[in-house]
Amino acid sequence: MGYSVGQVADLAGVTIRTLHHYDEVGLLSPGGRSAAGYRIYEESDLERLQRILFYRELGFTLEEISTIVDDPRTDALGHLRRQRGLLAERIKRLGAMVEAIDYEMEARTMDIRLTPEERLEVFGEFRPEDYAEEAEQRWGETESYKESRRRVATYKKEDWQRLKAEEEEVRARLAAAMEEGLAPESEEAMAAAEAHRQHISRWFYDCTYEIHLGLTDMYVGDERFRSNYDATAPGLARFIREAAHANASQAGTDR
Amino acid sequence: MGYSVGQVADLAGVTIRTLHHYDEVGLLSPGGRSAAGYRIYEESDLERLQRILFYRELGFTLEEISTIVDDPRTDALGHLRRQRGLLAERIKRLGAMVEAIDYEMEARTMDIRLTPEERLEVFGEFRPEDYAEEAEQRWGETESYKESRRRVATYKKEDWQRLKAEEEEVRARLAAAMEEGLAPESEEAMAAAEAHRQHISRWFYDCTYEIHLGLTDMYVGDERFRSNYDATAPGLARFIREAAHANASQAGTDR
DNA sequence: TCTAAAGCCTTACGTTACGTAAGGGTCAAG
DNA sequence: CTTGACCCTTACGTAACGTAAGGCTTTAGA
Repeated sequence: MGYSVGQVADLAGVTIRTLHHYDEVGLLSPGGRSAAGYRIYEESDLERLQRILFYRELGFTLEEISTIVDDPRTDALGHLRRQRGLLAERIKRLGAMVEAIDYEMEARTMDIRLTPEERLEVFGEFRPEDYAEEAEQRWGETESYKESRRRVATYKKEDWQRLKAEEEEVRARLAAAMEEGLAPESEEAMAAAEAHRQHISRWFYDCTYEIHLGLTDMYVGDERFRSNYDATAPGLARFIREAAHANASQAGTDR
Repeated sequence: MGYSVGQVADLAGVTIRTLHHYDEVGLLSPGGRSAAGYRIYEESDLERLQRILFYRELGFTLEEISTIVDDPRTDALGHLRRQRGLLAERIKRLGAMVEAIDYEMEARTMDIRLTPEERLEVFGEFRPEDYAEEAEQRWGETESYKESRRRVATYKKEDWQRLKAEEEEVRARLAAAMEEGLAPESEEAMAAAEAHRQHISRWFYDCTYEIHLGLTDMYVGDERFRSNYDATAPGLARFIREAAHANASQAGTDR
């Protein structure tokens, strides 16, 4: 036999009031009532509820949801497919936001001031395409990030100074290697690139080799980052990038 | 000169009314007013707005947001770190939902009926840990999925029958290989595993090698899937899994 | 068998985060 | 100097529940 409101509420993680509301507006009416008027939900009701909650989580209004779940052209499999597609879009958007944050963190390290236009860009239009490929590489590290976040949880102003000092040190080390005429593939350059990667990991987030590649690619691709590095020494942005690539592929091969 | 409401609204992708509202409740009051009483937003206001929108997107109430953004203990970098952490959690949750969908799609192919409890589980408690590692592998394919979805957009009941027939064929092929005493690493077994992977890709979503590994791992790990396969031939679940692994590592090495 | 806690009912007003006019100034361009 | 685009405040409307209030029902235990 069926489920009571309270049971359904517990199962689905919603309040009783919510179920009452869905009944009121006709979005989800229980299959039957007991003699005393208690709502009795059947399996099919729960199936419907699951769909409702799914679409709700994705930000649809109840009105939209009712047209979606009542659409006779969409069967169970169709719903699953649609839901999967919507989730993919949503994840993509959040990935773009992570991107934007990483970007700003980096900009901050180097005293590059972002204009409000740039900072608000991610909210403006929905252009999921833009960040797609690059973002994809980075979502992988959301897991390990949490741990690294705990490590760097509590530093303030003086730490900020040390951060800056360390960044300049790393940068100087790379510049020195370049000005000595060393190749990006040289031991010194790769070691400096590795120091750079660890610098990011220590102060910001767990910077994997893959992320490091994306980051240094940006140093070259983004005008402002490039000019900032090239101000220290012309060609430095590209040098860092290549050293990072060499370092990553070495790390990739010798395990 | 600063920005007018309309300009800010356009930049941030919100309505003017929203900005008025934020002004009303004291969440975001523009830095100044013109002689005629027009709101004039400064850069710092836009920075604040960006934070507000960020936390809003993540589901905080305006009240919560005002305590978050006004917290004097949190500086700019602190916000970035926090935002990144929140995004990571959110992505993890969506990943769990994708997991649940894939799981149900698979169950459906094999006529395994899920109980409502199982189907609602993902909404019940927030246990992001559970799905974490496995989900992580799968998010990667959100990109390619969209394309594959277009391909398989419009099939119905008779297709469903063909799907079932094809699934049984693939399964029979694997069972045959196993009963002939062939190793999972044999050409035949790997070819059958590859056929299985392509079957999933054709009917459901773009099944990469990595996803295929996760899927076949589940065939062994999940009681109901395992017993379903083992009903065809004892040990088949494990055989499929190993053939899939062999197939994936071969595909990985010969490019 | 009685009772108290736990669960359910309906009715109804409150709340959040805006949407949607209405009525009326402001400003740059033609 | 007027017209269209933009801004103001005031105020009621709405969606999706939250939060009682007042009153039956059911069930575990004395």
